[in-house]
Amino acid sequence: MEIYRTHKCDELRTEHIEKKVTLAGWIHNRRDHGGVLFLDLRDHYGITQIVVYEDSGFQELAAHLRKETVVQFKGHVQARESENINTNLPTGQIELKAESFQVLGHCGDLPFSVFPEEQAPESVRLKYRYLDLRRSKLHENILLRSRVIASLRRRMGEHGFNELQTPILTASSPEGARDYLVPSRLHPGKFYALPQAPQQYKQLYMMAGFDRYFQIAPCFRDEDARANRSPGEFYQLDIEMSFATQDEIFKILEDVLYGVFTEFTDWKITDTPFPRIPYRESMLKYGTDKPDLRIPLEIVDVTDIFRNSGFNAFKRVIEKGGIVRAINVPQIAGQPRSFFDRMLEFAQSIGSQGLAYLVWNEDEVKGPIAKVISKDDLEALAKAGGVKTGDVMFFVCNKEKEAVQIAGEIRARLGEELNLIEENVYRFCWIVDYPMYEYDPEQKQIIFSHNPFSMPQGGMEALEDKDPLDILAYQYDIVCNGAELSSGAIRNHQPEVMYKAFDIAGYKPEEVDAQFGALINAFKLGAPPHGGIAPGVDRMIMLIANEPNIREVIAFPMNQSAQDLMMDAPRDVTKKQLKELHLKLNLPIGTDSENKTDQPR
RNA sequence: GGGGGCGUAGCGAAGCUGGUUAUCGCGCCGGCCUGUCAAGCCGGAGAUCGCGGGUUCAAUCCCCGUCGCUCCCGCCA
Repeated sequence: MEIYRTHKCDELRTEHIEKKVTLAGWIHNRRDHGGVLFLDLRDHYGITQIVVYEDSGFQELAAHLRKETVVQFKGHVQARESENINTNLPTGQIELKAESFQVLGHCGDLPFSVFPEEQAPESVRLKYRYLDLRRSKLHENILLRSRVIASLRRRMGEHGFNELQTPILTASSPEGARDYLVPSRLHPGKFYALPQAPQQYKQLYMMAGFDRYFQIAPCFRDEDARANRSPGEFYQLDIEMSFATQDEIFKILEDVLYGVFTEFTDWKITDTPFPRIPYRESMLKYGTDKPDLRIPLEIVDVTDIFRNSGFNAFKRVIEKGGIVRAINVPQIAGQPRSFFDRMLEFAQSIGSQGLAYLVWNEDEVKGPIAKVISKDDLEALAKAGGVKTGDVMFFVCNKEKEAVQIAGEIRARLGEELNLIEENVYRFCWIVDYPMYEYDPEQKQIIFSHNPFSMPQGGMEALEDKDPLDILAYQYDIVCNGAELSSGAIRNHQPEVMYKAFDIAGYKPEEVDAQFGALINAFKLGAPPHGGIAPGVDRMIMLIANEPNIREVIAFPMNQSAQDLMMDAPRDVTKKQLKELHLKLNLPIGTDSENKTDQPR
């Protein structure tokens, strides 16, 4: 069989002039001047200009090659006149004088242009994803993804981690997200589940003595999508290590992340060690456990100042157990009224009654609530928030949980509105000391606030002696520019501590045995202390590629409703398939399915 | 499950306090053109204005419903 090409479309340079070569690729663009025809031939590697003259004998035919047709050209490389050099192309010094051509793949009507500048509806892009993936931006993103993953593998290897596989068909677990279930043919009525994460398996690798595990692990969760959350499946850099302290895990991940981000971007990156912010401090200062540290604003608590102030609206809320949080914004006293109106409107849209503020002008403090606040209180507020002349302080007063969240969202909004977000920088931080438990008012029950496998700080003694709501866990998150990259924990590897921890959350030992039997049994047969973390690979690449949507870094993503528009998944299966799996459908009314006749009437 | 935004030729847009033959650019088809590189110029085809209903003499435009996509809340490590 004859070879398809001698060179790739980014390879030819002046030293190839007068060589006979063969290129193959897609017709990217066409410029027909009548006497001379130019074709841009594109492949994965680049673009080379093909020139077709009248004396070629096939100029007419070549002029009608449609865009995106796959064509092979043979001919001699020739130099371009100096005025015809295209400095935008690496191959712009030369061109291929076509002497023969052959169509390798025809192209019909395109649903959208492959030119990157042309917009197209996302549903159409998803249906014809292979076309979309030809476009330079998405093509580059997927290549970046490949390089980032290769770099992660190399770096993990250098730290002594072994890449180990875990099963895809496993057992459903009661904690966490909704599972994707897979019916069993051999065991009627029983189901496998796709792993939400290889959590138990990676811990079991530690029981098995492998010491340091990692995997680029697929994770499956049947939850609704977001711009930064792909429905159905995503990938984690899943890590677990034995005999590790929290600080040792941090050091390794800081090294890997700092290295990868440095390798693939020019942006400034937080120096290691990354700042460690206790959960409670983060909730106070930033109103969230995933703070965007690019925004130079901090929240302070001013409940005590308002407790006895003349401002009755706040006073009443405080008497009922509410709190007041304040955000001081430097040097925006000159903002127009419309700005404050916009902020008020935003505050109301997220559930705040209002948005009080004080403006520190040269001579006096102004604002809707200025009159009812005493001079002493104003001074106390200024001190609490580090206020200088020209600053504006905003106030949120509400029940604690709401006030924290609203203040956090207002802080973020102020950052956007006032263009305060630091540019071209990755601000990393660790959030540490998560509470082990929280109170669930609905179930009227103490529940695990995060992963039930985390080790409580203080161990058994803390579980026995402390108020459960005061117990902290060796549980941590890593956050970058307001995006949660991952959470992790030092695990609870002692069976008696495990039973006790579950007991506080209302689980009997038998229930623990039934639901986490494999793990708890393993803990009884010689378990090393261990811990880990699992940063989201897709989110990491989103950050590196500076893409606002996770689908832009996934080759074949599903849409927001968890459908693959290209493959038409999910879709109906045959009655025969259902029968083999011992399944009968019981569909909601109005569902369109070929198998709806299976429904009982 | 709930809330917001969008939906006009294959694609991107304009139009609409209700009234014309629904406009423009890209692409597609045909033609002209020997140095372009998102080539240019001339011509042509291509639209049940997402779908259904209502108000009206008259609806792309107003109202109601519905479907699709998307962003957010709920949910989610």
